[in-house]
Amino acid sequence: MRVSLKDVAAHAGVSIKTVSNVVNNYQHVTPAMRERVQRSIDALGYRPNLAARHLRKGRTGIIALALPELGNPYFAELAASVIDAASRHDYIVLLDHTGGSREQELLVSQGFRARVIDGLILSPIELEAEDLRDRSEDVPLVLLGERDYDLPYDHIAIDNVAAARAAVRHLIALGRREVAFIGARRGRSEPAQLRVRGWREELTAAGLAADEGLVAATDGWGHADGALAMNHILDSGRRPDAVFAYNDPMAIGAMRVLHERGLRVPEDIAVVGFDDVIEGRFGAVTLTSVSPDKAAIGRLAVESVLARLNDRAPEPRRIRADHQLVERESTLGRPAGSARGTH
Amino acid sequence: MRVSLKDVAAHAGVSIKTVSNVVNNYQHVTPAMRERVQRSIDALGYRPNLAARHLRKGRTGIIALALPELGNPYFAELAASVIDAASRHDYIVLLDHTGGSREQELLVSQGFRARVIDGLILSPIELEAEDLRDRSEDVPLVLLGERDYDLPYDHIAIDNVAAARAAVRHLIALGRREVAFIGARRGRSEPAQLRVRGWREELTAAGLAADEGLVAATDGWGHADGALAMNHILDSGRRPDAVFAYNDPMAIGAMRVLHERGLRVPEDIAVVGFDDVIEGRFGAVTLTSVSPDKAAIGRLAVESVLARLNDRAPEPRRIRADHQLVERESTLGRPAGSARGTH
DNA sequence: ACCGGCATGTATAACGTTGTAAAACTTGAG
DNA sequence: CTCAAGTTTTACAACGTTATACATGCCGGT
Repeated sequence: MRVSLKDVAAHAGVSIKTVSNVVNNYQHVTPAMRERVQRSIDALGYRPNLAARHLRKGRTGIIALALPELGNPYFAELAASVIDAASRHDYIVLLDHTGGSREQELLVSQGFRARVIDGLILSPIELEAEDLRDRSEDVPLVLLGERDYDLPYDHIAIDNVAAARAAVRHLIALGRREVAFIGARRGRSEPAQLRVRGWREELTAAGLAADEGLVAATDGWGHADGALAMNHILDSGRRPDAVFAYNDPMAIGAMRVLHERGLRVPEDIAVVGFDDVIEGRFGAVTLTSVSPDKAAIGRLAVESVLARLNDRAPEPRRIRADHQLVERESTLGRPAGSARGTH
Repeated sequence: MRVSLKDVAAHAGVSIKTVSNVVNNYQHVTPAMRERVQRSIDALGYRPNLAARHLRKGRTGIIALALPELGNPYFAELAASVIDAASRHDYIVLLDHTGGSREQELLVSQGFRARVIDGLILSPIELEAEDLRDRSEDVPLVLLGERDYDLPYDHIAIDNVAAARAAVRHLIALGRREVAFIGARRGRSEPAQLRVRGWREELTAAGLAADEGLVAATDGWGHADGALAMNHILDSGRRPDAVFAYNDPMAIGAMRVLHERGLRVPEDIAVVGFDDVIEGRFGAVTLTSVSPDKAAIGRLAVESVLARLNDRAPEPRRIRADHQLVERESTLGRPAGSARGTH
């Protein structure tokens, strides 16, 4: 049988509220009383019932994190960082995956299945601004990731355009002239918008052609999609000397195809990915990648949600997390030159 | 403002309990009444308050899943499968990661969030049988993974010994004679026990030496640990013709080291992993691996917890999930012979 | 007509906690 | 000694839900 405040109160010969005061470290309790009540608490092994507390306070102590998929290690690591950040604030994380489908994202943003959560962190892929505009829920929402909406919600992301430009700039500096982009997803929405824009801007700034024929649309964003896109580009007769992929799994899928077709990385084609996933550091050719500060993103997301929950909520803000380009073997050296080195 | 049963009742002109009956699909409600109430529910956008329901029923509708780490894609995929299975039963999953440390695993198993969850699925790494033996919590616990305790809890896993034997048998059939094992973790506990045993048994059965000098202990179970272990073996002057790794990331880490040292896979050294992670299908050399039925494991875990929750709990059972060996390039062909092919 | 039985709906009391307001104590000044 | 002011403790009412027990309405069989 579970013991409640009532039991402890009876045991200590005081009122329920006094016990509650002790449990909650209420200011005005005499040391003697505190001592006495604490003794009863220990004797009976009392533990507060969170459900009752939540009901009373209107808070559950749970925030939801909705990600496209866990299979992608970037999201897995991000989830880990959110869980850690939340637990530092005594919050618990409920994890959901949307598969990146608009329906699921809509469902989640509209408040899930039950009224369980105090706040929501969502990383949308296909969701449109209009879907969020008439959101009726009153639980705070914080957005993550590359999609950039002009909406009154906090949004935490790295500077995707700048990051993409840095990646392309790096390729250009290596003497690459035809840079393909893999992963501008098909469909009405354009998740990869910002990274494509960075690609385009940097090429243009360097006086090179931003050849839209070198942008390969995909259906998903996994290894297989990257492989498909790479095959598509090569089958079309194009022979770029560099590839910039929307994320690491796609870059790795593309590298596999290059390997199968006897093209060398980086000698024939240099490759840059995005997200700096651990996997990229252990392939036969290690992968140059844009590395977002995942720990910071998780921390900032949790802090934003909690701030908004506690009404210390300023204007909706766009918060920038740091990123850096990590250079590895897949972009080592100039085209057709020879390259050596390790990660 | 949040809407409660009371608001709906007022709107529909019925009692609170009637609304509750509709929400809970209580048997004896006339279709007309159900229709009318449902209309009010929709109109007001009512959603049940979990805290109140929990307080009343003593159930939360939440189960916790505690995994060593999310970064490992095997666990990420497993988590996805548990989440899906749970949602089919209207259950929500709370995700925790233990880092595989005994303290964290102990903490989780002792139910530090006991008051929030109805059940717990735990995949232990370092936890000892004695840690679980005097577990006082009354929330149902289901164990996952390779550790095999003789305790009154449901345990869901593939047949690790048989799977390991199949992997080693495959290597032997290819003419390999010196098979190293990577990943028998250091410390008092022995997480890799079963897989090492399978390795040992199969070698012995084939009349080969199960040379313990070819077993490389590691501190962790990631890419870097696999690389370290591989380096350790080669530095010791040994030159096995095959490697069986505790999991895919370690196998991939090992392959990276082989690549750096100019050893060819599979010509010089064949490699087999465990878990069949997506990453293994896209390296320069695709990875042969033992593939556990992750979907089944997730489903069975959820069903076991819920069964025990609903008192339909038979004797604690050991439940076997399926597995199969998926052969890819890393074990293609006989030693020093030539190999070609694709995944 | 009446009554037992069943299907349907309702009022009320929990579940365990905390906020509010008021009661019961202290304390110190006059 | 008394009383005001402050400190400590208490009683009680929520929070939103479901279980219980009861009230109603309806049916068919006497």
